[in-house]
Amino acid sequence: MTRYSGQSRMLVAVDCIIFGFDGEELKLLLIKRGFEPQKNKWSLMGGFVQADESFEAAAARILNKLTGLEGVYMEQLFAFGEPARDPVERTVSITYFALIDINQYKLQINDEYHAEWISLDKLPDLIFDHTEMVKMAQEKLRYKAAIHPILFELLPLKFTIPQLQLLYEAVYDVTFDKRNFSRKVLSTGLLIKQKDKDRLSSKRGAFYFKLDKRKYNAKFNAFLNFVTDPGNLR
Amino acid sequence: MTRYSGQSRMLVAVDCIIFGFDGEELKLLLIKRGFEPQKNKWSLMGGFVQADESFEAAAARILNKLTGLEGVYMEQLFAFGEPARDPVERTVSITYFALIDINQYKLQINDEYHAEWISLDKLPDLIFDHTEMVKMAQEKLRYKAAIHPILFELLPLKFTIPQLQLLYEAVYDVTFDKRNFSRKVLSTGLLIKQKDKDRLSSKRGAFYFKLDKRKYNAKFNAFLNFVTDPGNLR
DNA sequence: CCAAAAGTGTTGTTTGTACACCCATGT
DNA sequence: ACATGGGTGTACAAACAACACTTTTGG
Repeated sequence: MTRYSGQSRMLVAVDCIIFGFDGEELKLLLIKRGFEPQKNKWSLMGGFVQADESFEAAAARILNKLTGLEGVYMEQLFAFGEPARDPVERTVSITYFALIDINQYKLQINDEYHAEWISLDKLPDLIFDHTEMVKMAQEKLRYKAAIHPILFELLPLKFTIPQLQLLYEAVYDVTFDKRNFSRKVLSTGLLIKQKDKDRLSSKRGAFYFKLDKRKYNAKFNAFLNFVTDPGNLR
Repeated sequence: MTRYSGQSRMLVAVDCIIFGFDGEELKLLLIKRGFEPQKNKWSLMGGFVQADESFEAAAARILNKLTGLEGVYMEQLFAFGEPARDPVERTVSITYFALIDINQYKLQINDEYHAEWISLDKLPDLIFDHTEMVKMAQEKLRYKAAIHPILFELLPLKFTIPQLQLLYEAVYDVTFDKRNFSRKVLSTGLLIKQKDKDRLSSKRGAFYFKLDKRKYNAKFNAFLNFVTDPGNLR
């Protein structure tokens, strides 16, 4: 037996929802689509999965082509497959969302794709079902970040607690009491205080912290006790 | 433009991880694969996505073909796409997990597929990457059920609190204190006490409860402790 | 010396956990 | 009358939320 007979085959694409945080707002890295249909419309960065390529490899390749980055946090979001989602021909899209430190990719915008960081509050219309993808990614980010310490992926290696708080406030569009916030974050034991301070955003300066990678990996599934015990209903 | 050129097209399948609960154990509905390769090996129920069919429609069709049921709780789990996951030719699998009331499909096992309910503790080897799919589904079920009241989908319309507790204990493989469990469950306000009792499993009999559908829907996405959502009913 | 952001402590409230007894009924 | 599972109450511990003042330093 060499093939399954009588079945239709489809194109499979990967699209990347790429988040960044500039210290004030959550942003998405979008491109201007380079080919028809919908050429020059805003779009997620994407590409077709090659014959011999896994989804993860395709997603990493596509992200790397745009940003030059490797080892970025990525996670499969959802498979979109409405028959008519791409008007040209049936194309399935496996979406991945990525969290990157915006400082690692800020200026060297790849001219080939006319990429830009665009605030989530001011999203333009996107092609096809990409707006839906973004919306789902944002929901998943909120959902997941409430339980797992993934937002650190959006920050530089060294960051301050006020920066971290601004990030959480941007993600959830709320404000937190700084005393409670810092106590809660420090109580996880995931942060290692540095000797130096960030002196840019205040006169007094705020101490830098680094993630404790070991505890990060160990605690990934039990961060802020947002899921307490498995028997926790409600 | 009628097609994208120079790209490879792939088969797209849907595989269903179907959970049921018999009052004691969590079970999966598995079939014996009816065609080569791996004919007669244990497998998830699956099928190819048709040219004109969405993933959800395909999943519902496949589940219905096996069980005859409609309106079942289903949720996309993950897209599996390793290039060699199916040795015949490249096939992408979009997996769905389903939660069904086992009593609605207990005896009328569809002979065509040689389906059986098999305890998760005694899983046989499955074809291809289906074991990995099951493992991921079980993790997701635990994860999600800790936050959302989805396990009710595994119970009949009327159920008792001891039954519900047995279900949670089976899902998480732990035991709970019945006093704390019942207080916690009742405090959600999701349960409506019925006038009649289940008299099968004890002499005294246990009151039946029904889900309050309205609150269920309202609360489904209101998750916990982080952003104290004003709309979050307690 | 003062504006602006960092940092820290206490208290009351809520939620969670551990634990023991009485109840209703079929046999 | 007793064995079996159903149902409830209480007390202690942990987590959370609300809230105000002092510190540092660049201008």
